Amino acid sequence: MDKIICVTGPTACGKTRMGVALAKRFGGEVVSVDSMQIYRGLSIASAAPTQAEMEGIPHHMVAVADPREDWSAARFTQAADRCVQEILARGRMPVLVGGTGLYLESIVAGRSFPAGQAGGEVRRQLTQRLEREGAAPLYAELQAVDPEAAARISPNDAKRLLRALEIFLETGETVTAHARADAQRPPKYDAAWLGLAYADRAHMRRQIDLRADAMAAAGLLEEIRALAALDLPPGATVCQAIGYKELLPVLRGEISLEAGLEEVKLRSRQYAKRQLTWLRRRRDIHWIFWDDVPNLSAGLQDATDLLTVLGYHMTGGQADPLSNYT
RNA sequence: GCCUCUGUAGCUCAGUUGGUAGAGCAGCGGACUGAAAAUCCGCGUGUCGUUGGUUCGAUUCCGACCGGAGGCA
Repeated sequence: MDKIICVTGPTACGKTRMGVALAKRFGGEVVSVDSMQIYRGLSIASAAPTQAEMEGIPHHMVAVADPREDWSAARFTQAADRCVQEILARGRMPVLVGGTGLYLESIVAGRSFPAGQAGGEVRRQLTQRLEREGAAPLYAELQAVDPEAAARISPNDAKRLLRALEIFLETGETVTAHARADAQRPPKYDAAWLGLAYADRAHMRRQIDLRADAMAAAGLLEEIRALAALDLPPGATVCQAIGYKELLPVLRGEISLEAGLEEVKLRSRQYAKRQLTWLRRRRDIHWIFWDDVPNLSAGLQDATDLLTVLGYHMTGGQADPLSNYT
């Protein structure tokens, strides 16, 4: 099984820098695993690595999609896995860096997402039925067909309710059965998971706030203005990005930029909390906790020690003095 | 100075015709297998401004005081 490295954690915890540093030490290339960094024109809001931050390390899956497109977990996993395979073929180490837990897990597990084409007929009909009849009859169907899924999914969770029914209607197999089969299959890669986080929530909050201010200084509002001018299809995935939906009212003159930024900070905080909830259930993540602010040199040392123990080999890491990082 | 309104959960407020109180937001926890920066679920004891009085019993009624808003001089 091929070894790969995964660097994850909530937003604004130093993943980008850690990823580059590890890629340098272990002869790697970075694969961004982030549902928003793939879109062009969203680099400030999604905190995508800049040319300077990449430090010459090849990065994949960053700004490769048109913002008018809608990507999915399935499509992302497929494309990202192709990058991983290519990196391995070059004899290099894939370093997966990102905070989208579902995507990261799916790549490592080699997950196959069941069923049909995006925007398929079945989905369309289900959506229509939901609008007309409400969730109750659809939920009753799910209960009949896949009681386990129904027990897990709230009737109010329209996305999951629809998807569960869609999978069954298109494949004849329930989500539950599919997920179970998936879980029994061994993972595709031998991944070393590194999680970066703050020991204290207050410190995380401060870094999130600081970064939002930095984004604003870097031209966040202009970036969103340009995106909004693109005439995005209604419900486009980029519109879900933190930064976009919060700053739209600013562009319309409804609220001040300060108020919009406060909203960005709030939503980022809540997002970070959800990321932590997702990540915490994985027992195989090696966490590195920051006392106050990210301390890359110390963290890199910990990470390197750990990876060495796990059988990862440095390649020219000696030519990469720690003094470059603080 | 006088009059009116107001002071209830971190914030905005509801409420109790007198039997010690509840929503939204925030916060915290959780779920998550083709929208995932999305979606959904769970968790509400707080000197009901302070202090006297009436009452079996007051956050609720009355008085005084303190803070806030407005009005009249």
